[in-house]
Formats: sequence, structure tokens, C-alpha cells
Amino acid sequence: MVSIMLTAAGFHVLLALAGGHGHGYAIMRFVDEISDGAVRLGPGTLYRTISRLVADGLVEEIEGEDPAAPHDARRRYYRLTPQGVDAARAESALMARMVEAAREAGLIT
Amino acid sequence: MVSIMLTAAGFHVLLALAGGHGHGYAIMRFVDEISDGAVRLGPGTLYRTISRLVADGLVEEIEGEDPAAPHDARRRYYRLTPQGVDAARAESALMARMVEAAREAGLIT
DNA sequence: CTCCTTATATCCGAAGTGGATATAACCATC
DNA sequence: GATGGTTATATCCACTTCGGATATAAGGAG
Repeated sequence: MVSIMLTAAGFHVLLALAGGHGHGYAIMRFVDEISDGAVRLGPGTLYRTISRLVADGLVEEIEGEDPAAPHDARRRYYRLTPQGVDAARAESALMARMVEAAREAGLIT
Repeated sequence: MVSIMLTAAGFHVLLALAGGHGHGYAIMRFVDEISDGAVRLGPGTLYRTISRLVADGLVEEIEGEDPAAPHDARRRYYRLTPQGVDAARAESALMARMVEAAREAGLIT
């Protein structure tokens, strides 16, 4: 498999961050919710994926914290870099084409 | 990652078969085309993925061949089993939800 | 305090991937 | 009927990624 190489887990993380879910545990819950529990990122995959995305320059850690949430010293917040946004867009477009193909094949009612 | 979990390659194969692309090489070209060349299943991943799907009961080999195509003794034809259709439907629905989330996050213009 | 949930981190065996290599049938053309 | 390019399937190896277990600890409710 080629391309800008996002794994499925990587895309889930980018999508969660694009939707404003800024720290690891929130990402995990987001993925669980959006998939109705069908996809579950365990801690191993989750934090490993985040650090890979940081190393690849698609995600960066930010120092601040969510002013709307109570203080929690354990949390580490992240956001997409411009390259991360590009990668998420490209992968979203690809996925939209596949959904379209699935619809044409009668797989979506 | 949980459930009857399809890998990305596995979903691509099911999608190609649902669209009527009945043998390995045709699947490879379908994936290449639908992704504008961004995703390429090499022979290793392709044939290994097919045999895994057969072992899991999502795909089955059929003896006949495409009457519209010239005879080619090398080809091996496949089709989705009912379970394969179910899996493809479930994965398509999940993917459609993710595309929807991507759209809400402004990732699709 | 105690206990449950939230939160991050790391380790290990298992699964999956990519690309190279191999083999051979098919087809055009010279 | 030899030659060479494309189509087609199969297998191997090193590498990456995954899932789940384990560890640690802060936060919050009782």
C-alpha cells in the first residue's frame, strides 16, 4: 500500500483532531463513538500512532489546555499541522470515492 | 482494532468484487484506478489478502469464467459470499460515517 | 481513605505489509 | 515459430503495525 501512508488508525486520529478532540483519551472515545463501538483503539495503538504522526510532522503537541474543561495535569493536547490537514483531506477524498463506489455497488441502502 | 475487522486491503478486495471485478489482477487494477494511483496492492498483499478472505468465508472461488472475456487459463475467479456482502455493507456504512465526519470537520470541499 | 474512571506509556507476541523474485500463459509482430 | 511485452498468480523475507496486557498515577465521587 502506497501513498502518503496513513494507516487506518492514523486516519482516525487525524479525523478526531480535525473535529476538535484535542487529547489522546478523547480521540479514543471519538473513534469508539463514531463507529458505534466497532472500532476501538487500545492504548498501545493509540499512543504509538500519535507519536508516529508527530514524528512524521502531521500532528504537533501544544502546551495550552482546553479552557472549557477543568484542569487535568495528565492530559497532553495535540493539533494538526498544515501537512496533517493536507493528509486528512487527501485521505478523506479517497475514502469518499470508495463510499461512492460502495453505493454504486449497492452496498449502501 | 476490533470486530470481524477488515484490513484496508481486505475492504478494497471486497469492494472490487462487489463491483463485479472477478479475478485477482482485475482487483488490483480496480484499486489502482479508484484511488487515482494512490493505493496500489502489490502481488504479495493482493493474493495473500484474497486467500485470507477465502479462509474467513467472506469470498469464494468459482469455477466458471467470464463469458464476455476471452479464455485465459491463468485466471482464478472469485465472488462474495453472503457473509462477505454483510461485511462489505458494514464496513461501507462505517466508512460513510467517517466521510460524513470529515465533511463536518471541513476536510471535504 | 477508598474505589472507579480518566489518562498516558511501554512491552511483547501476533498479524499484516511491501517489494522482490519466480513462473508461466497470452498476444502481437516480425 | 521466435521474440518480447503484458497479464496473471504464487511465495518468500524483512519490516512495520497491531492488540492486549501491564504499569503508573492523577482526578473525582462517596
